[in-house]
Formats: sequence, C-alpha cells, structure tokens
Amino acid sequence: MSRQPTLKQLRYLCAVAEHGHFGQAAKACHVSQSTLSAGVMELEDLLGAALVERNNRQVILSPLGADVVERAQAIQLEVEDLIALCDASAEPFAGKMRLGVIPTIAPFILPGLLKKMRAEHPQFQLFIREDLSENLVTALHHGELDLLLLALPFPAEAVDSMVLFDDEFLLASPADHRLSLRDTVKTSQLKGQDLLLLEDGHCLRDHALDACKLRDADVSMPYQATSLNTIVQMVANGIGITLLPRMALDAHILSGTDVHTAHFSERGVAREIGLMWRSKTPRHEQFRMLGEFIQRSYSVG
Amino acid sequence: MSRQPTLKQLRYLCAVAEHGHFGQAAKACHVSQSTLSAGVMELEDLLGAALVERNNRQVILSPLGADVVERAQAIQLEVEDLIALCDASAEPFAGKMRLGVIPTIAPFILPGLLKKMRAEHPQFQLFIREDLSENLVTALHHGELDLLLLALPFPAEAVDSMVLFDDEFLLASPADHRLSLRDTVKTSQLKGQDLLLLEDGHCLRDHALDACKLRDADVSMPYQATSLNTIVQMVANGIGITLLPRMALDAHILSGTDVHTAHFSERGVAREIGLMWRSKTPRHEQFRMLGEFIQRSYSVG
DNA sequence: AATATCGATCGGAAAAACCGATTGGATGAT
DNA sequence: ATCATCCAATCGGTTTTTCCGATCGATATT
Repeated sequence: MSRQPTLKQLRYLCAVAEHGHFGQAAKACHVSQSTLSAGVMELEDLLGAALVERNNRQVILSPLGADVVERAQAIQLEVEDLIALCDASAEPFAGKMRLGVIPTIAPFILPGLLKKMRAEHPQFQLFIREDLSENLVTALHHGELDLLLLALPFPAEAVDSMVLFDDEFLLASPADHRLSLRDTVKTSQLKGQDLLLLEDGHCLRDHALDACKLRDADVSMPYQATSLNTIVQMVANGIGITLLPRMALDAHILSGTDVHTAHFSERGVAREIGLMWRSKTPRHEQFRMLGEFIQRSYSVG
Repeated sequence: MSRQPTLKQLRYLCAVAEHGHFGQAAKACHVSQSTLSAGVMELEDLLGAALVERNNRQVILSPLGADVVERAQAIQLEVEDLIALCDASAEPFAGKMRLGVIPTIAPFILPGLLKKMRAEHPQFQLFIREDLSENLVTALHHGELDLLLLALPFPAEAVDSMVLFDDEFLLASPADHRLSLRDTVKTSQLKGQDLLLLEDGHCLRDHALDACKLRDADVSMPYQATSLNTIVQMVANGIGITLLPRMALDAHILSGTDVHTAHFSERGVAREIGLMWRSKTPRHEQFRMLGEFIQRSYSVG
C-alpha cells in the first residue's frame, strides 16, 4: 500500500491552481512559500506525476494536474461537509452559514430577518451574498455558499428545495393611469401596456410574466431597469406600469410616491419564495429549521 | 477558519468502527494502540462531538459517529481514486494529452494515428485542436495545449521541437497541362505559372514556396483557397497547378480526379513534420515517445 | 548591466507523531 | 469481597515531520 497524500497537500495544490502563483497561494494558506512549495513537490513525488509546470513567470497545470485539482476540491468539500455535520449537530443555530439571496428578495427580507436572528441567536454567523439566481446556484455547487434564498422554481441539478411562502404580485401604476381606477384588475388587462421590468437574468422578470400568463410579445417594455427602486421611480413618473412583489410593498418601497397598487382578481398571481441547498449536504435539518425561522420572521414582520 | 481533521485520523476512526476494538484497529493501521487512541480522541476534540462511546467492554458508535464514518469512508475512497488516477497516467500512453495540429496535416495523419492509438493504447485520451500554427503556438504558451504537430521550422519562443519525417512536395497539374507530360519537373519550371495556394496564415503556403525557392512575385496566384481539397478541385478544373504534400496524396486526396502528379528532380523539395512543446514541460519524455509512435504509425500507414 | 520576481533549496528550530509502559476503571470469576 | 482480566486513556521520551527565514539560481524587465 502506497502512502496517501495529506489533505494539507491537496489544499496547497488547490491554492496553487487557484492563484497560479506559489507565493500568493502560500499566503492564502497561511504558510510560507517554502512550506507550500515543498508540500506541492512532495505531493507530486507521492503521486509520481508532474501536476504543475513551473515557468518562473507563470504556473501551468498539467492535464492530470487539473484533474487532480478537481478531485481534490471535491474531497475538500466533503471534508468541510463532514465538519459542518458535526458543527450542526451541536447547535441548530450556531456556527457559520453562507447564504445567497437574490436582489429582489434581499432588501425586503434581510433587514428584519437579520435583526431577529441577532436578537435570538447571537452565536449564529450568517454571511450574505447577493447575486442573480444563476450565479448563486453555481456558487452553491462550488461550495462557496451553503444555502440559497430565492424564488422557485429555478432549475438546478442535485439540489433540494423548500418552499417558504407565496409572494403575491401586485400591479403598480401611476396615480393618473387608467388602471389606477380600480383596486382589482385582471391579468388580461395588462396586454399592450407599457410594462417596466428588470433586465434579463432577474428571475423576478420571468416569474412575473409567468404568473400573469404573459409573453414578452404581449406587452411593450420601454426600458429594463436594474433595481425595483428604479422601476418604482419610473412608474411614479408615468413612464409605465409594473408588477411588484408583495414583500417590496411591505418594505415600503412606495413610500414618498403616489403610485397606485391593485390586486389581481385571479388567484396565484405570485412567486414562490424558498430555500435551496445541495441535496447531499449533511445540514438539511439545520436548513429546514432556518426555513421555519424565516417563515416566522416574515409572517410577523 | 477551524482546523481540519487529518486523513489519518479519519482512517483511525473507520478502523475503530470496523473492528469495534481499539487494539485491533491499531493493529490493522500498523500503529500502536496509544497512537490510534490519541488520534481518535483528537478527532473528536477537533469536531467537537462524541463519535465513539467507549463502554469498556465494547465500542459503540454514536449516531453522529456513524454518519461521520460513512462520510470518512467515502472520502477515503475518493482519495484512493485520485491516487489511482495518477498511477494510471504514469504509463506513457495513458491519461490525457491536448494536441494541436495544423489543418494541412490533421486530415491526412490523424485518422490512421488515432485508429492505431485506440487499438494499442485505449486508455490514452488525445484531445485534438486544429488551427493555424500561430494560434497553436499561442495556445501552447497559454497552457491550453500540451503538444503541437506541425510543419517545421516555425518560429516560437521557449519551445523544443522534434522532427519526425520529411514530407515531400509534389507538383499537381491538370491532365492536359504542359507540365503533365513529364513525371519529373524542376522547381524552376514553376516560374510564371498559375500556382494555387492556401490563403495567408497557412504555413504550407510558405513552406511550399520556400522549398521551391520561389517568392510571391515569381508566380501568379489567381485564387487562395481555404483547404487543399478545394485546391485539388480547382486544379482538376484546369484553373492552375499546385504543390501537394506527399501525405495528402497518400490519403488519396486525388481519388476521383485525373490530376497529374510529378516529383521534383531536386532533393529536399519538402517540408519537415515535427512536434513542438514548451521547453520547460516535465513531459518531454512522454512527448518524444509519442513522436516515435507517430513515426511508426506514419511509415506503416 | 542592474534590478525585480519567482520557485527551489537548505539548515535549524519548533511541533507532532509515535511508541512502550503504566494507569485507572469496569467487568467477571473466585 | 477480592482478585484477575480486559480495555482504553495517559505519561515520558524519542523519533519524525513540519515549518520558517534566508539564500540560491533562473528568468524577465529596465
């Protein structure tokens, strides 16, 4: 039986692969350059293969090296999962968690959630990353994030998800707009309107159109904005109408404007808000408990 | 960042789980009982959880401990896979290699080469990229390719190369052309002819002109084509003559046409076919062996 | 030519891994 | 109750490994 490489050596290799530079990799690993260099060399010696080409100006991975790095990263992830499993079993709300949230949820949910969390579980460290669903899912798979808070459904491999609650869409229109006369409208009345939506990549856009059974062609979209606040300002200035999620209204996104809102008469004009995690994570129980915490937090706030 | 457990510690834990006995587990791991005991304890301390219940008469895994053992075994397996991967690639013709080939070699050499390779070394994964020499050299330096198969000489920095064989140029002319009367011609007879060549960037063009001691001005070039097959069709239709490499003829590029070919009476009207790699690569030995393989492959085929 | 950068190497110090022997606690037999 | 047995934990000391700072050699830049 040949000797095994060390997790540390694999970590060194991954760091070299990531930074393309022994010195920086060493810094990232909190060891000296000589230590890291020796570690990588020992690994190569142990595996009997050249993994890294050192070119004094650049560091290039051999194809085998790239494969090894990939596997090593997977192993790292599993080890971290194992640690997380033990951490989680100690206390449900303790330790660290890296949460990804989409931009159309974060500003409306997080303030209240984080405040309640700090009050009730001060030991719980929640790291937040705000990004588009697609990037969050990628980060989730890379092990950069543990848990996502986003709108469902969103296609992803090897994940489990948990629906937390429905988030109703409401029509927001300028005070002097024809559709502002009623407190209830039908989705069919949206056809042909100037509908302001977020730019491509925001799932809110797709979910809103989907919930209203609309296609791109059914409405005219004069502009595409990067934030809901911008859209509200544009609606307030009479440029068009938009669909706003309930949670944005609850967070007083319309304060200071005279934008009119109306419910849709149909049921189910809403998006689903939920959590998503890697299906093989050992922490699903912890995640479900956080999900219930968010449900309590939101229904109160 | 909390410290990571060691693979060794995980192995100790798995051994305890398997044997249900510290002493036997220690024997299986070829360490003393005290060492193994300390290792398991350190692991438990590190993970902050009780994994094993020592009951003085028997060793029982806690529920969490069983989970951890399961994961630890999976990790062990992955590490062994990683080692196996490297062992497999220790063989000269195993693992992966990224080979760049120029368009005036690829279609004539690769079919036979790849067939022979698959037959004799089925474990060897050869990724092919076909591009102009200049782009290949760039990719080589960027680490996107490991090895190039091209016509030499070709100017490049920090590379080593290996000449494999000469590839003779032959004159190809329409059946009713004046130069088709003889089986042997002199390069000087090309002056003033309508010579069809590949477009700029193809080294075949430069090497052909060079081998015939011609300059652009010495001949008229009515068209510039993007592939040798196109050129052959144009020659067959009487539009001009061309220079074809031997390997193209061997690959029956003229089949179905009545194009006439003639050798040049001078010696050395040929291009050199060879390999090129980064001079710093640790795999030059493997590359030389592949070179010899190509030589054998081509001299037979 | 002088300078800067980068990875490899070396020697010594600090840390750890490891072992054999022993201890302490629990069990079972007498 | 006493003793013998079994087992994992602990202890002391030695060997091995790990790690760092300094330096080297090669390369690229000025």
